Amino acid sequence: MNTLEKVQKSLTHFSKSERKVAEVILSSPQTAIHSSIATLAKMADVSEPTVNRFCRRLDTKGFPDFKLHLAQSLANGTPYVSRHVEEDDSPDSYTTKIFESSMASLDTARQSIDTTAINKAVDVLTQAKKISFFGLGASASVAHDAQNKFFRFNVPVISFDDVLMQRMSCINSNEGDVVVLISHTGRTKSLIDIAKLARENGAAVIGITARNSPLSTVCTLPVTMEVPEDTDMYLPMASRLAQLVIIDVLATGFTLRRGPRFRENLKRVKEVLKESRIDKDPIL
Amino acid sequence: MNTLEKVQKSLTHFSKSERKVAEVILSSPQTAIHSSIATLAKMADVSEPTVNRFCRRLDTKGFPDFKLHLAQSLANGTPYVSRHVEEDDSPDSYTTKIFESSMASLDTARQSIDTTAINKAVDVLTQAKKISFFGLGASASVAHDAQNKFFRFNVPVISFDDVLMQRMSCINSNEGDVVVLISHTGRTKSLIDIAKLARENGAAVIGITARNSPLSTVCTLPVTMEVPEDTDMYLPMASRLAQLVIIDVLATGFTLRRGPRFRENLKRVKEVLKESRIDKDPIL
DNA sequence: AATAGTAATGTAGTTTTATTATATTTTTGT
DNA sequence: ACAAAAATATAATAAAACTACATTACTATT
Repeated sequence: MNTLEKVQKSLTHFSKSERKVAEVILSSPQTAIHSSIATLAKMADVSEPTVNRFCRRLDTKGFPDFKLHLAQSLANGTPYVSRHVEEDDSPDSYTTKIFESSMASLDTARQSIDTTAINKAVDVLTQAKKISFFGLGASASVAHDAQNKFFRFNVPVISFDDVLMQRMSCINSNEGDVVVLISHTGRTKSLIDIAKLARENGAAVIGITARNSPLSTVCTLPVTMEVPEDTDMYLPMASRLAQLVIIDVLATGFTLRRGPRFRENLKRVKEVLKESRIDKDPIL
Repeated sequence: MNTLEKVQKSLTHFSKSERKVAEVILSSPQTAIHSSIATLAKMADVSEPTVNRFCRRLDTKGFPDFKLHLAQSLANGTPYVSRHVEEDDSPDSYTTKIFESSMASLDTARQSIDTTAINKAVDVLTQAKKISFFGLGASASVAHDAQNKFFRFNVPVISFDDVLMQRMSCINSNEGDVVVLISHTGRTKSLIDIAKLARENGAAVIGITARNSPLSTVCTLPVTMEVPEDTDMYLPMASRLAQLVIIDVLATGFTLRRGPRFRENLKRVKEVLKESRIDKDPIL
């Protein structure tokens, strides 16, 4: 709970002098956080240790710590919290909500990611003879994006959003090939089949999917994460953002592993793209 | 401005030692606010007065005051700050950096968006006879994603990532059709041509692009935003995330405008998708 | 390349601030 | 009214922050 609210709510539980302190703080929290313990004590007409005890009673380490907590509760901007869009939200309101929910989801996703898996995936990718990215539905565009990115690395890379093409491609895969499967739920039947198919043909299978999902168990290397349920709009939103950022992370890991000379290459690719533009300017 | 952002932005203006202090704070602001000046100085491997000078340089009265400000900015808006990936970053470190940079970019994007334009775009989209999404390169996958989303709305929707197909499609467009063009820079020649072509044929042209870019000027309805330069990896990252979220916003606006009965439809689409899955579970 | 000047950083001492230990007062219950 | 307990204050101690000044590291100029 917010510290200021806590002071307010505990008002009755305080002793006489402590209440004096609370009153002073409530009447002007801004002053409180900028005062020393001595000043505050004088304002409340109590002794310094009383103020100190007051702070500890509110589960803080002492006066400076209490000020910190108080300062935070004064800056009462609810940080990125996932909020549902309501029927009568204004454009301004639902825009903000969707952006903030997206950010909040990325945050939870980040916290749930196993960087050891990331590192292994980068290992595998850097050594790949051929990389394929497969996804279906909303995840197909993530695969598409991944293809675009790795294509710049000058590695053989494929992406199909057609189930049959995906199957065919997997049947032709060999030892040294890497198949990256993208699925939010990790329950899409055909993708699970494809994972098995690829393994049977000796390819390494990286799965960007949910922890403990069926897909994650059939992959040779699952890169799992937890993404909060998509909002009440019946559309996939947060999940694919997190997937895209994972792709970014893998791509970045890839370039880091390849070293500085490799990045010169990328620069060249970027230069070439400039010619399709009206002016000097970065990426597409 | 938010103190944490300020630290980030002033990085270049700092002296060598002050930068060390800044890095320590940025890498773990939570630790910073709970440390004494001595501890922080030791962590940054500088002297205490250096930390003090650092604080004053950021327009605070001193170290305790700085901590207060920092605490507020942590509670307040942007806990995420864009940081560059370094050559020798660990997987854990670059993963965090990329996620946080992504979130920070979304935040700046959000702040720069004109919700009036969003609202108009939703207007136009809901009345469209046919919707086309076009992008090239990294923006192509955004277009692809948009198609997937609007397809569920049961509206005629197209997406091509081939320039010629895009042209042909525009030539055949009519009054009442809507063309959505996606480009981070807004300088891609062929997309600008396409915008003109579509207008000549009476279509409404929505441009998801940079403010004041050539593309934004030829659209009938530019939905512009500012996305901080992509990181020093020569790859498009933040920009397309913001574009995707804009798509989400437009899609959400669309369903809101269509009312509750329409959302029943979406639910049905979702139900159907379940059959392709191993178990009960949401979206792809 | 040497040197004066300037900026940056660190050392050590000083002041301020917070905390602890203990004494005093107030409250409460019998 | 008095003892016991709780609350509060005083004074001493410890911790933290700050200041003045010394040293070092740069920059530019000859």
